[in-house]
Amino acid sequence: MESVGIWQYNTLVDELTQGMEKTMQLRLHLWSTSPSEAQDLMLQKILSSYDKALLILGWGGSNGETLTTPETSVSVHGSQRSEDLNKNINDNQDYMNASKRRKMQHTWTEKVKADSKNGLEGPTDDGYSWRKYGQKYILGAKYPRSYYRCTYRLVQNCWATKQVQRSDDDLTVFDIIYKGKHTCNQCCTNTVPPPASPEKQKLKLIDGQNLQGQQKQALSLSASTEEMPALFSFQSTFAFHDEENQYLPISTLLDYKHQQGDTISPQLISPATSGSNYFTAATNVRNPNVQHSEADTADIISAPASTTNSPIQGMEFLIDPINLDPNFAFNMPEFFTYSNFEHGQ
DNA sequence: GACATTTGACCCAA
DNA sequence: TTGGGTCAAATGTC
Repeated sequence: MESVGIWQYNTLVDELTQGMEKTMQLRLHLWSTSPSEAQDLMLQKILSSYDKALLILGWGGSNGETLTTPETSVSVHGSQRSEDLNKNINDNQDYMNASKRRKMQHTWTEKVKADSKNGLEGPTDDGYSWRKYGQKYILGAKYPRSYYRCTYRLVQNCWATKQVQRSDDDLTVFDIIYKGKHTCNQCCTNTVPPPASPEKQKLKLIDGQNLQGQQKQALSLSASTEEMPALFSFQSTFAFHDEENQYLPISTLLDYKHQQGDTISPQLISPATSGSNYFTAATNVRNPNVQHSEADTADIISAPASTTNSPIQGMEFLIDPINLDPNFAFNMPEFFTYSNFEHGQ
């Protein structure tokens, strides 16, 4: 990236991003006019080209990475030698990009039950060091929302933040909205493992002792970037597996159930284990029109906070019930990337 | 003194 | 104009 100036680099990323957004808008618009397959295919290819270009630039493209990933923070802020020269520019850049950075931040939501130790004090430690920087009463909520940012924001330029809100219904449940990935090193020094981002999180245990009477419980995660809520969001659902006494990704659980001869509901196959949030499968587990497989998903808790914040609110893309081929490759990019549009609106 | 929390003010997108 | 998110000075804690 040395041959490309900071401004040129950012301008290039901006231009590509804008082009991508406009193309997506066009595609959305086209969908209201029943486009031909060829037209849609062409738009898919255009979007794919934009995405590849952003990836080549090391920006992360649709991976939903923030502008502060280790790779890009180096690129944006320049080398050590040029640091001083670029300081003023970077200050302005930081200021101007702050809003955009927040919008583009990778976001996911967790519902966490406070354990018996903490009681009503708050959710358990998630392994990261957070500094509270604000608290606010939100309209319609009984309890204030607390805002935390990474303690090492200034030292390591880590822009991860989280919002903690106590549930109105259950005092022991906290909705935690994580925004941005940690780029600090604290993950390597803490004994408690940090919360993995959804695309990496395969297993999540939350205080099993508090799940009495809830043999099948679920933790729902969702991730999105606000500017690209439909294409680049997904929900991964973790269900409590009573036979193994642990949480498993729904996909894993249903795989298991399928092997046991149980019915599989394809809507619930999550791409969470595909290793990338590039692929979208917004599974609306609460939709009454969707037939779920028995009790596996009956008690699923959904946390759609991030998607409701998106500019395209209420855009729930359902995967219609289909006869699932057990060998179908759900991790096929072509399937997940744009399939949601075919079921939207 | 260093660091964390509190809280009113401010900013900005819708 | 409003509400959510952030800032930053004041205050608290170790």
